[in-house]
Amino acid sequence: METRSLGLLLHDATRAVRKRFETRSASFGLTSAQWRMMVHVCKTEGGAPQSHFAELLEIEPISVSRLLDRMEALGWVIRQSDPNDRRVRRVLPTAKALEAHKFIKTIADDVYAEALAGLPLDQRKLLMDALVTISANLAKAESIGQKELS
Amino acid sequence: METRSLGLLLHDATRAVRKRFETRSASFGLTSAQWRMMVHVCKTEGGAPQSHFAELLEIEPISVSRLLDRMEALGWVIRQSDPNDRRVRRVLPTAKALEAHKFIKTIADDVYAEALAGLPLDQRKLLMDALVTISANLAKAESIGQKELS
DNA sequence: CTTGAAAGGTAGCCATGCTTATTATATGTC
DNA sequence: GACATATAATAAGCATGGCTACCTTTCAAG
Repeated sequence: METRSLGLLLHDATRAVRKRFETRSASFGLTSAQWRMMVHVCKTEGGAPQSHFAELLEIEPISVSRLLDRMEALGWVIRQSDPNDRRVRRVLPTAKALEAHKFIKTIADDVYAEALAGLPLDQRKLLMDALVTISANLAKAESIGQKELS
Repeated sequence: METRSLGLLLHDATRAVRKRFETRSASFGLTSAQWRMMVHVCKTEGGAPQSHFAELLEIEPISVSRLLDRMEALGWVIRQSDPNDRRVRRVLPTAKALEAHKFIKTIADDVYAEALAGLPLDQRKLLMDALVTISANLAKAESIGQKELS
């Protein structure tokens, strides 16, 4: 009996969480990428440059730019130029975003509770730790590969 | 101290595995979606209709169609019409694909070993089981939501 | 002060995968 | 046999996110 590979299991579980979240939050019309962005934008008082969110979300600056284009068009964020550094466009949540944020957090917690149903607390902790280990192991492996090029 | 949420941890670990695989298999020029497809195509003797792979990969038929467009252009698969059912286009691996398949499997195993380094066997099993549980829990939750519409 | 590197942001192009809609073929029911 | 239904594949259009290339602005070294 062949077990499904780690890659497929991760892929499936991630997609299931994303899909479930999008179903539950359909009334807000948010995608999961927009939701991840919104969580960070709502946390930063006074706004932050787009590059800040690229680091937090670990995606490329251009992806942040495009994501914020759509979110600005949908009224979730505003972008204003920074008087101290004219390269920067500071990102701020709208009132609509701050309002929705409370509900979205509740939905996210619900989805995680649904996902982890039947798993004892100690196994939940082992799962989270294992996921962190995987990310760390592979990040290290990738960075070593970088060094070999020099 | 706030722990990162389950959704983010899954998202990160999945992306790390995908990225690492694409780095390691760069010489083949395969994306991880193409690799998943190729594994299944190489397993099916005598070929199979595209719809078969849509079920296996749990993606929409249209996504299979586009994916195979690119893989056919790159010489990984061929599609031939089925004499028994003229709606069907049977998908077959090329010799190049069968050859690469052996190496790709080794790379995948390597990546999984890298990812799970430092995790004892019992924790690996708990991780895999937990991922299956998550997918199953959320699939059940989604299907219940469907029923409520009737 | 000038010059060159670094940083913030964007444009074009591509891969993946979704939703909705369309075409062609098969198949079951009357 | 005729018609409704189901199935296989594709098309159009969108969101996400990657890569390379580019422009503007800042900042540090000389």
